[in-house]
Amino acid sequence: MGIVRKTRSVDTILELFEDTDHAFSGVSLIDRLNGQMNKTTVYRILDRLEDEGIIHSFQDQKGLTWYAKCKSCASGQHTDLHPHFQCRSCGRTSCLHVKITIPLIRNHRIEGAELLMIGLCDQCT
Amino acid sequence: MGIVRKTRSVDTILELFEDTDHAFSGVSLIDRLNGQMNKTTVYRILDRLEDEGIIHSFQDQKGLTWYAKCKSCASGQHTDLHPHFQCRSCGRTSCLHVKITIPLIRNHRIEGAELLMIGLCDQCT
DNA sequence: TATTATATTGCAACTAAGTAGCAATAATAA
DNA sequence: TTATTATTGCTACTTAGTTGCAATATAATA
Repeated sequence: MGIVRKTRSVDTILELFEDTDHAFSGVSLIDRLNGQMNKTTVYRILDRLEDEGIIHSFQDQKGLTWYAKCKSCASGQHTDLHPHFQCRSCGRTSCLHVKITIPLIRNHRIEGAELLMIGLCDQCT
Repeated sequence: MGIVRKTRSVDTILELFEDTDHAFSGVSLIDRLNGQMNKTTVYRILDRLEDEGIIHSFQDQKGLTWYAKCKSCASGQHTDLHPHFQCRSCGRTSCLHVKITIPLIRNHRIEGAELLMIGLCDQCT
C-alpha cells in the first residue's frame, strides 16, 4: 500500500499528465476539473503525487505553481534536473529534456536548482 | 524628470539595496519598514525601481517575490542575467555574479531565464 | 460477507501576498 | 506663490493556496 490510493480523482489527474512534457498550473487544473472535483482535492492529490515522485512542481515568474510528470524521480527525492520553458505569449509551459550545468559556488553547498526559460514557443514565433 | 521621484520613502528603500548582493523579499521589506511606510507604498516603490532598471525581481520556490539591486541594467530592460541563491536553512537569498549558459532550444526563441539555486550558505554548512 | 480501520473528499472558512480606487499630501514646475 | 503632477495611506479587494472537520469511499481483517 503506497501513500496514494488510486481513486477516480487520482486517475483523472494522472491521465492528464500521461505521456506529455506539458505542465499544468494548479489554477488551470482547478478550472479544468471544476464540477468534477473540489479545488482542495486537486491540491491535495498534486501534493501526494509529488511526494511519491510521480510529478514535480515549479514556480513561474508570476509565482504560480506548475506541475509536470517526472521522468526518473523516486519517492521522496526529485533528482531529474531539467529546465522549464514558458511561452510569454500563449503561456504554455513544459519540461525541456536537456542537460543543464549548474555552476559551483565556493562556500556554498548547492543541493538543487530551478531554471525557468522564457520566450516564444514554436507556435508563437 | 524620471519616473521615480527621490522621496524619503524611495531613499529609505534604496539605501537597503546599496552595495549589496543581498536580496530582500517583499514580505521582509514590509515587515522591516512597518511603521515607517505602508505596504502598498513598499510594493509601489519596488515596482517603480524595477521599471527604472535599478532593481530586479525574481521568485523563490515558495512563489515569494524577492528584490535585489541591478548591476548593469537600463530602464525598461533587465539584461543582467545571473543566478540567485537561496539558503534552505537560513533563507538568505542573494545574487551570484557568475556567468550561466542557457541552452538553445530548437523551435523556441529564448528571451530570458531565471536560475534559482538552492542549498546551504557558508554560514549554514 | 460483515466489520473495522484508514485514506480520501467536499465544504466552508481562513491565510497571506499582492493589487486597486480614491482622497490627502508632498514634490516639482511655472 | 500657485498650479501641476507624483506619491502616499487607507481600506477594501483579489487570488492562490491551506486547514479543520465531518462525511464518504476504499482496503484490510475476521
